[in-house]
Amino acid sequence: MASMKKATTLKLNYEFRRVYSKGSSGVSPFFVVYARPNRSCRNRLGVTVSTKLGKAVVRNRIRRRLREVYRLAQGSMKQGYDVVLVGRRRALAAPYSELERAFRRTCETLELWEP
RNA sequence: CGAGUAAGACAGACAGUCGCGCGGUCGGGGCGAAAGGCUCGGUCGUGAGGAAAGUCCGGGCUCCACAGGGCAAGAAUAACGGGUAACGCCCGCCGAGAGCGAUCUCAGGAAAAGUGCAACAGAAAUAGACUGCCCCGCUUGUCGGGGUGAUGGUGGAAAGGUGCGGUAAGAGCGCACCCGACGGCGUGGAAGCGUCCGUCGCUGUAAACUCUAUUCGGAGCAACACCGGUAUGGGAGCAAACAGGCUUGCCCGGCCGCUCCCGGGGUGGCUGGAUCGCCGCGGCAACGCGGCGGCUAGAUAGAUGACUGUCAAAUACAGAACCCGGCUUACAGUUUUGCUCGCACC
RNA sequence: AGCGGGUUUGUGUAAUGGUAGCACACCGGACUCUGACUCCGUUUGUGAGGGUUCGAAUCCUUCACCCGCUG
Repeated sequence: MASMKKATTLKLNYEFRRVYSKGSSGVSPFFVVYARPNRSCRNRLGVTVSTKLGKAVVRNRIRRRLREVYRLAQGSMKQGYDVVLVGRRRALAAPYSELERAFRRTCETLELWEP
């Protein structure tokens, strides 16, 4: 199981911008997934939660749930990708199992899921 | 028991599995002469609030200016006394208002320094005279001169109020009671209060200008200090690695996205402080003094999450970003104490 | 994080503390065989709460929302 330390996260604006413009995307009611191959052998995650979704507490909660979904699913994903999760409002109140199922289905359409 | 009022407390807990920030410690890897720091993992400790929010006030801290303070301008505040580092905050008290009451609310100085404004209505808006009432004059009538503010209606406000006397009619013109202002006396630390005495009867508005008193230099941790000395750094737009440019003309090989703008990066500052808890003393209180004990976040794209179980239920408002003291606003539910009113019983 | 500005019918915009106005739009009517144009008329209102004042869009205050600036 890979860790969630700093080296495995996207930070800078140009990294996000590159994933948005060059990567492939998949949509679910709770979030949007962008993915793009990078040159390393491990995955990197970036999470975007816009100010439009709510105040600080709401944004923090959406971001933490999305990271938890990614963390638990990471072991069964293909490696070597930059992944960006964009939160949507319904990720706040949805049951956690729904989020997990939606993430798995979206990754399968993007061919990120390790068979 | 019900209704109310004031002051507080808590802000899900526990267990298990996985996971995150910071600090300590142990071990592995590799750099280095060493000191040291980098990376990976284990383990232990610790990890958001009563409002962390809004950014409405006041400070600390840092830099700039002045280094002697003052004036002007501008801004803020406003009964009185106290508390505080300071405040526009808090406490006490006075006055006014609301409530049966406990209690609550109030930008609550000066309108007799001056200026301004008061629409419409109304005769009249801070001063004159529509209808009335009364007197006088004669040309006797839709007349002229004078007195009056008691009457009518208007207005938020009409020249202290009520009654009696008085008068041609009237009027604080006089008297009694009441209301208010100022001065004296008494009382209180002061604002103030008073069945006392004297003088007087003055529209409202200063959250209109203004006057009086007091306070205020400016910017803000993205402040500031240190390290280091251009790494093809950061931002925006465009393009998409198959193209194009540079390296001597060509090939091989090597290097590089293009244009514009900016000047960057790291570390410290960073959390031990007008600190918190308990006890004692002083004070009506806010608060102060002393003793003992504790150290309870410090991130830098930004750490608290997920699942399961139990507790009746628990997703209330809401997330630290240099730090404090207040104010304001949001808030499910649980709970403590004092007091008031009503009903019943003893 | 620190600052600055704003909010008036559906839209754009006026208004000394004293009846909230104008243009376009909507709706209704007239004109027309019908529609457009044109003419006439009606409705729709000061972001929310509290205060000062006789009286508040305006003055004061507490909030909400929107826009902009620095980085």
